[in-house]
Amino acid sequence: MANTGSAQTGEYVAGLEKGLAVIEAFGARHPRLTISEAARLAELSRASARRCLLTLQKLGYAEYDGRYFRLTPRALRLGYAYVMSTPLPRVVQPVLETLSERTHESASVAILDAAEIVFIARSTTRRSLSAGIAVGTRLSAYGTATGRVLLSNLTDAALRALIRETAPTKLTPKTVTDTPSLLSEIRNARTQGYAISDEELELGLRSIAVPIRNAVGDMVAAMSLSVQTARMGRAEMVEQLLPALETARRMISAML
Amino acid sequence: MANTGSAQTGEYVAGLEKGLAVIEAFGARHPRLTISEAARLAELSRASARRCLLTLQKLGYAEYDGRYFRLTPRALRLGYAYVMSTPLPRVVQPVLETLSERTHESASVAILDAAEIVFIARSTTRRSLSAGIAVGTRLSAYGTATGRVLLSNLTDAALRALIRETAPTKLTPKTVTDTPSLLSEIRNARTQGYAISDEELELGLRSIAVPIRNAVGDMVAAMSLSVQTARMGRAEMVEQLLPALETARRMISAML
DNA sequence: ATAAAATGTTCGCTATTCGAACAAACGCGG
DNA sequence: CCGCGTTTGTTCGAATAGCGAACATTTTAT
Repeated sequence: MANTGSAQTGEYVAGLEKGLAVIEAFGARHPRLTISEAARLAELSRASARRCLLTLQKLGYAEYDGRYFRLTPRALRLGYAYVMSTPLPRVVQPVLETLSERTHESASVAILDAAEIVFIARSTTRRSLSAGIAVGTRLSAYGTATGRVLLSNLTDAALRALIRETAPTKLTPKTVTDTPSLLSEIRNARTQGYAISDEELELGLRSIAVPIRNAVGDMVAAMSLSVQTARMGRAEMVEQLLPALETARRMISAML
Repeated sequence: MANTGSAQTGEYVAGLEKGLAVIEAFGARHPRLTISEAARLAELSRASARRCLLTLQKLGYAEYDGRYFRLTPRALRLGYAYVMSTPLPRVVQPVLETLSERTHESASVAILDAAEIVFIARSTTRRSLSAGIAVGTRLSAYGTATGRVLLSNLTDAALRALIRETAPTKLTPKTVTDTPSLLSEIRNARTQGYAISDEELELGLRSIAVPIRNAVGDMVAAMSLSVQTARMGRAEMVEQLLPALETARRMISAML
């Protein structure tokens, strides 16, 4: 088989690549997979997919009922190997709770993974909008305040490539999707230090986000507050919520 | 190399096993790893560990600074392949928020992974104890109410084996660690449908948990409320919080 | 500065993993 | 219900990916 991953022979494990592709084939649309389905989604031969699935089953990451494979909770260890190796979720959680309680709005922290943001911590109050967003939820970066902040950390060249690959579509009639406007929004985030998404993700939802930086100044996450548009205007949100976010992010940066 | 995982040849991918062992070697104690450290923790040769780490780097799951490897946010996809393939976190989050707000206590849902519980959803109020527990946090099952509920789903034989392997130690002076007492607590959870941990995980912390079952009656998670011992006695907790938990778990079961 | 220990890298060899071919199961039309 | 085509799952001879012992390099200790 062709050596797909390394310029030099002997520095790559093709079976690992295939197995990880099979794991990633599982998801909301595919909570369970047959051998053929896994092969198709992971772009492997059925024989390869079968060996990977049987290996995952032997190791306890998947279970098999004779036809379908499902991932088991042990698979959480793989994702949480990352989470556990960074202090961020534990550090930010209490700060988010304070922030959410004080502002009476939903507070979140997310990181960038390719063209998506992934929520790693969240706090809501009873009156605030949960919107079914839980830790682990992924959203396209381009339509969210958080995503724009995170994307502002990329070079323009990387941004252009990502936008091209993503081919943004309108999530609401207000979603900005054309490249020059998106680049402009992201550049604004870069210069003013915060970003806003105004009903671009969901009608009635307005968000503001700021970057979270570590001790050496690298952006490691973004933190946001979200409000219902009926409760707060855009200017008010900047005036009232941005200071709270900046206080919170200073607390967090001090702990990283 | 010995075929370690399958009775028949040709049904196992040793490289996948090794790569997953390397991923799991990362964690709170090991946020970054050298080739030798990864080899030692994953019980592999340095050459094997090196190939796995380079493969993870090529695929975007890890980064390398010339000496140390670190996992990247892409590794989250592996854990969330499981989370995304089960609706539980999204379903329970709003219910937990209501439960937490109504009872003024911390509410959590966790699942069992071997001898540990993993928190998959959580809600706290300002007045409640956060205790640094975020989604993804793992605790030994034996010392927690949630763990006892989840363990009650195992057979006595499986329980004995697990307790033997775990070799429970006292987390506080009140932690139950001897096997007959532990088995008794877990059997109580089985018969009465709830479990309590009374300052066994942490002095000053008292918890009560109930099982969450799916439509066919299989236990899929456990949900708990935690209080400060100064605020509520054990009997009061059963009287006041158990009904709220049972209402919440019926709501959840109706959605699964 | 030197030696020992630890860590990282190489490459000949062989056992693992490949996928084409075959076997088994399923679905559909008559 | 049967036959045929399609889809899915399994096998095994062959090719090569991945192995680890040996070596190279770096780090640590004296």
